[in-house]
Amino acid sequence: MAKKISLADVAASLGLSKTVVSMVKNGKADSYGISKETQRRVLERIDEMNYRPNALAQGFRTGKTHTLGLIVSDISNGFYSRIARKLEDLAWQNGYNMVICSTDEQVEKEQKQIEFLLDRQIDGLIISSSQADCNYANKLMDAGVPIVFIDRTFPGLKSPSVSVNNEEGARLVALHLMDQGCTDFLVFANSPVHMSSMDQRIRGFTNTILEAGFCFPPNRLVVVPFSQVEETVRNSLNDCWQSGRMPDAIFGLNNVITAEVMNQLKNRSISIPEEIAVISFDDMAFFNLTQPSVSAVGQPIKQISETAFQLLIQQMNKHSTGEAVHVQLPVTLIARESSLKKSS
Amino acid sequence: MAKKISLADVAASLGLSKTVVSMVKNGKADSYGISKETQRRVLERIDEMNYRPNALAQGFRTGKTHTLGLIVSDISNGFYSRIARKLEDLAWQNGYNMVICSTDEQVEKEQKQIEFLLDRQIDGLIISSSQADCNYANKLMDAGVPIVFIDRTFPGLKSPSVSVNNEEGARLVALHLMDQGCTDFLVFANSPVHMSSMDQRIRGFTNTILEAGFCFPPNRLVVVPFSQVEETVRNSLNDCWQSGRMPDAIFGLNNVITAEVMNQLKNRSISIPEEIAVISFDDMAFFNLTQPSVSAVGQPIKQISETAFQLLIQQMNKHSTGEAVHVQLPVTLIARESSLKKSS
DNA sequence: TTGAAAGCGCTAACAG
DNA sequence: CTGTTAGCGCTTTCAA
Repeated sequence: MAKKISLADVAASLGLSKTVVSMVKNGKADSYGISKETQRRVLERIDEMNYRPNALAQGFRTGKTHTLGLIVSDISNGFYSRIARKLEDLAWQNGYNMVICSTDEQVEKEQKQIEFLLDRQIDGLIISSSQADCNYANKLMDAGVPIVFIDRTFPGLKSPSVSVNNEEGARLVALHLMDQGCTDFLVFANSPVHMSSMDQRIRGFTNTILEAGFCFPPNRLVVVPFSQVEETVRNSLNDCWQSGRMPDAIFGLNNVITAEVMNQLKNRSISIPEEIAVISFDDMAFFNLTQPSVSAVGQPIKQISETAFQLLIQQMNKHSTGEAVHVQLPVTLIARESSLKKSS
Repeated sequence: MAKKISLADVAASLGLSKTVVSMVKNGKADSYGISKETQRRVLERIDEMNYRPNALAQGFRTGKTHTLGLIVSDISNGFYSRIARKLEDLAWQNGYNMVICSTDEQVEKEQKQIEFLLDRQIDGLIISSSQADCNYANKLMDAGVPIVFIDRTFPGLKSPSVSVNNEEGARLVALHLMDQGCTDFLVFANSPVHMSSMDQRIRGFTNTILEAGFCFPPNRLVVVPFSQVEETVRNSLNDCWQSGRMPDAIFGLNNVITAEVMNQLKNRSISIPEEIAVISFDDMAFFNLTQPSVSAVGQPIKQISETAFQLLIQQMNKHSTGEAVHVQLPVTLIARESSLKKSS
């Protein structure tokens, strides 16, 4: 590797001190009263020598790395990859890089990743956490780590969070399905169900149908382990089949699960929505391409990302973080073919 | 922020020198002959004080950051997000973090991102580059940056690369479509077409049909700008319609474009494959869920990622990089409903 | 078996 | 207007 040029090299080649070069480079020349002529010479030489500051040394010295961390359960999940993309754009526009980590919903892995990132002195962290409560989260907050929680939040959380109105979204789904004449519901949640997103979706849905006088026995809520989506959905449908009680509506609590449900119903030649209506939390572009197209609760990806980024920047700027803001964004029900039993 | 504990703090609290603590921490205690007793005390205290080394300082000192860079055109594209996920896993298993950047196929942005990453002293780089030739790439190689090119490669490239047999994949598509009785082909490539992936797919396809005696006028190759997929596809289909010459087969050269083609044909109520057969380069899970299901050339994501990672590690270990390896992995044609005109 | 000290490249008081 | 200097936290040579 061709020896890297350091600030000292530039300074030496000009017969100036590192200070001057540093100041010029960082745009502080004027405020320190460096002569225009010197500035010009320095800038010119920096260019000539193709000098690039060592960001590591800079970060080491200043404590700022201009790097942000993003932790999600799975970056290959379309929902998170779209959020990641939005955040990455915002970060880039603001001179930041983004380190992305996938947890597979494993609490331990998540903690290790957080520590790993903190060791690297990242300036801030955006996280979709799988933790069971806010203890660990609040420890981070107390330690002064700028952090924003997305997608999932916790009661008692001291850090800001951005999530959507899961309960309302699930309520809309319940109302919609009942409106379509459905009476026997099967819900697939992804584990761990202690996550606020899941918990709220489950509650919003069950409360609504219970209030309407329908029953919802425990075995109608299937918890799908992160890495066993296919098996779990298959077994569950088999169970229903064997017990002679297929549902007339299935609610998939995230896009991956719903896609798998569609896949398996298709394999079994079960007609959707006639025999079973299907609806998803999380909308995906391809839900519009399937046959039938898949109804879904859409989340405002752009807003989620922008809000989270803004909240993070705020925290990074002023150390004094007062009351934590908990933003809850609205969702929209997109009724497509998979849930429309009646031609309305 | 509670004051961070440094190595010096640990050393001081034990009345030992930083040297000893450092050695123990890094597992070099035995080879330096530190007594077992001291080792125990140090380890214990490190734990007690909850000491975490500052990775920035470490990296600054050693030149190793244990961070890798990944540059792709768009992390929210399922193809790249799956590769990213695989690479991230491999990185994590080996004690590395991964910084991900999206270029939107913009050469300038790509170069800036590379420089940004190099400034940060990343240990290695995996890149799906949009460059027109290998000049810039080889400069990096000459500068000693461990780097592996994926997805796209260049003639004359000095760095290792991992790509797939695009030409063969496209040839299979051509043969398949002709076998289905198609005679009038429309190809959507994404720009810039100088990219090896696009170039090879185009060549593989056109050569095969030309050899078979079909013609392929220039206007049957539509170049789709990265950020104008929808408009371009729409306009192109409109043109065909108006000129009274709709194709009987469409080949989408990546998954995003093909999805959009499916979407628009569906909107126009054109029957697939009867009126127009559709096939894609890049397979996606949801291609199996659409109606009709979408035929595609599948790429071995896992192998691509693993090979690239391995090649990168190799480079990072031994500075002497001899001949560059150019791995070309096989692809498979997955014929689904969208391209099967004959019931075979 | 352990310690002292130099130095990675940079920034920021402080001095002139 | 510009230079000197100290030091961020860590590793590593050399010395004891």
